[in-house]
Amino acid sequence: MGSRLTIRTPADFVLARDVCSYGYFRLPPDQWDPETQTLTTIFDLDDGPTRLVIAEPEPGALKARFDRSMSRTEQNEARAQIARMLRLHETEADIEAFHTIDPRWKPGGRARIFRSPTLFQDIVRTITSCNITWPGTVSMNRRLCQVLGRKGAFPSPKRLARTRPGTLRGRCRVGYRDTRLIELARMFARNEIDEPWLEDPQVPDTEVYTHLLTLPGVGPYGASNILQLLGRYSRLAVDTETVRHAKTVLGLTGEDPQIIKALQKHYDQFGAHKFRSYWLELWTDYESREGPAWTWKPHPVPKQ
DNA sequence: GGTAGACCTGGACGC
DNA sequence: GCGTCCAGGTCTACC
Repeated sequence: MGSRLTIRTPADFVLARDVCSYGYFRLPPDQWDPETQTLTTIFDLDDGPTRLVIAEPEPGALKARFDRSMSRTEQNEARAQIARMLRLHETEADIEAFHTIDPRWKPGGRARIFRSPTLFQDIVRTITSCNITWPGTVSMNRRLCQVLGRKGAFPSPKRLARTRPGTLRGRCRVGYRDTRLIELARMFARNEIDEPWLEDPQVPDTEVYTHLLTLPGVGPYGASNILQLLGRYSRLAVDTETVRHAKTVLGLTGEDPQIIKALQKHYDQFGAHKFRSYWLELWTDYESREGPAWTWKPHPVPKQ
């Protein structure tokens, strides 16, 4: 008999909307089931990996069902990871502040952007989304979980830190990212990444951004994206999709550097929330073409 | 400070 | 089936 947890959520929280708000909800080991409207994932906890299913049978509370029993310590660990993924710490006041500056999202209640259960996983996912198309990102993350993760969980920093570059390159197909991912994992394994400092609201975003740029495999796009994953929305993560959005949706014209300048100016009106405004615009554009994200089927698993 | 080219994978395309 | 081309950010060398 596995453990079950009940997790209270802020009044404005909606599982389907708030999970299916960023591409990571489709990256292994995470999987959204559009039929049952549940999120399945695998956590690698102190006493080993566990598969869990998160459902929202009624507003205001989530039910998490695990495939094994867990100690009280592990239950607390799992609660913290679920809260991180779903950004449950963002209060109604936080959301209201965003909706005041950008009222377009108030009627639908959108604001929370899905992320990973750990910062390490968020950074690896960011690095594996750089310089590659989305199917490649999905493939790399699937292989990382299959090859290195315990029972399909996302690999821990310790496990990745002691992996050989040849294994990462040959079996996980991460290419030139191999040594950068291993070095990053070593930094986490040696506790050289000061997460409380990165999340401290007293620390300015620019300082955190400058620090993130020093991490292996992290450049301007990656650092900006990790900032938003840390809950700091004051900077745009500009990639080719951003430029495409600027041209096709916002109607900006000119050479790419000019477009990016105009884009930054356009989103200045949203101040500390500019990434959220940008991202929800982009996401809404995807949904206008593909349908609501909570109806999207999981990516098919390719035959080996 | 700005720029060019290498780094890899996987998909599209032509033969 | 094979070869070629291209897209995608980061990093380093060079000016």
